[in-house]
Amino acid sequence: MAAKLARKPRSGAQNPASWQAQKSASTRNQIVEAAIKAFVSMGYANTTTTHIAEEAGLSRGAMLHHFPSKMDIVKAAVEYLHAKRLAAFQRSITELPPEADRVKMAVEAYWQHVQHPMFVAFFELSVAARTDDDLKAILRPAQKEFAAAWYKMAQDLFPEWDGKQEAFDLALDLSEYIMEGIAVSYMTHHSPKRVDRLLEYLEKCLRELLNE
Amino acid sequence: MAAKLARKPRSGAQNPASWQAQKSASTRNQIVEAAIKAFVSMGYANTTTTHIAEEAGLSRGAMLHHFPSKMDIVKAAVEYLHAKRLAAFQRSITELPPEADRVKMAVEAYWQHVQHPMFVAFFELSVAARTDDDLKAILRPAQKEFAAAWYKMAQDLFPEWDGKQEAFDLALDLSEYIMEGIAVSYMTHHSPKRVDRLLEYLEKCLRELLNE
DNA sequence: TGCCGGTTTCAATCCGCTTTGACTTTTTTT
DNA sequence: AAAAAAAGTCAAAGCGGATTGAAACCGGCA
Repeated sequence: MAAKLARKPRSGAQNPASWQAQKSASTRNQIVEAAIKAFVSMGYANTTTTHIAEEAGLSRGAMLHHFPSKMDIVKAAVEYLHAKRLAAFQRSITELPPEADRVKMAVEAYWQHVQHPMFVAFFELSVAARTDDDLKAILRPAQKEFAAAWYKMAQDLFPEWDGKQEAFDLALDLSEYIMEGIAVSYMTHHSPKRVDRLLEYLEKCLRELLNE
Repeated sequence: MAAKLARKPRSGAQNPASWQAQKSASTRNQIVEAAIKAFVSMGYANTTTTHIAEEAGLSRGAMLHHFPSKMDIVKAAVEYLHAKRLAAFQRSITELPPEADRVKMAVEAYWQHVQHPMFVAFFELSVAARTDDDLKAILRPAQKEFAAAWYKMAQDLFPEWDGKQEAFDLALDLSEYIMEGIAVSYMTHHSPKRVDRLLEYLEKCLRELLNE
């Protein structure tokens, strides 16, 4: 991510104003990524601005210049996560060959997704938001938007379910809750149960729902 | 200490030592319940000893007499939760009439369970434990024990699945992850999707797994 | 080419607030 | 009167946020 473009005046090759803006944006990105990393590694509640600054390789004062308060960092992190999650999903789906076993692929893609650190970060924020109204106000819109985009993506991926709204919704809910339930269980209790068998079973259910 | 318990047969009918012990136990209970309530209402991370003391109706100093440190309260709370959850489960299952639709009842019982504040409290602790080794050390044994007891309870409730280990495990995993996935979703995103339909579908799956 | 005014970036320090747990005092019980 | 329980007090530590001042960088000008 934007590898260190510190001090490179470069005799006039660059647009003057945009160079600083670019560096600033790069720094902001570093900060946001450091924050997300901290959420994953030490939990949202234990993440201090000092930690984030250290992780980002900045001084606290420098960071406070880019983000006046902690909540500003969180807000940026939420937007960043939101964009990245959506993009990752889109990618893993649009890359599928049209003749692929889309049920299997979709299940695998989702499974990969909920195992990704970004999902852990979002989960940390979600849990914290339950008892933090400020955070909730930031997170809710992003969640809603994500859910809507996800739904639309699923519709595009499985156009043949177009006339079966009920079965489609059920299949989506089923997938979502099973996946997230396992993922959460993995994160917290860390009980690696018979996941493969369960995912296979989910696939079977989805196919049945499709063919009914 | 106080090697000699000079037994003074007081005119009162009460055992002298046990009375204080009883009062002390009652106070400890109040504190633990206040702590759990606080975990639910403001989250584990935001729960301070001051909050707990206020909720319990004690002074902080008084509380610190019963539990020297915060972790001691947490430890007691975990044990309390563990015992209560198991007991509640046991009750809701042993109360079933033998000719009842046990699949339906079991699903409903679990659904009730994951909606209970006690599950929320345990969830809060679980999430916090992911990034808190002290808490993890306290919570893990209780979780393991709970899982084992739950499994045994399910075996007793469905003896006819005795010879179908694989299907039985799959059914249990499926139930657990779906339920907890929905419950977590309820807590965090608060998206009351088509839960009833999903639970009905889960029932259908369980019956199929049974009859295969 | 090389120096200058203004702006952006960053480091260090300080302040106010909260939480914690040890310590001290008061009240109750036996 | 003695012991236990409860209540009150307090200092240390950690947090977030503000301030101050320095360093680096830009375009411009000789």
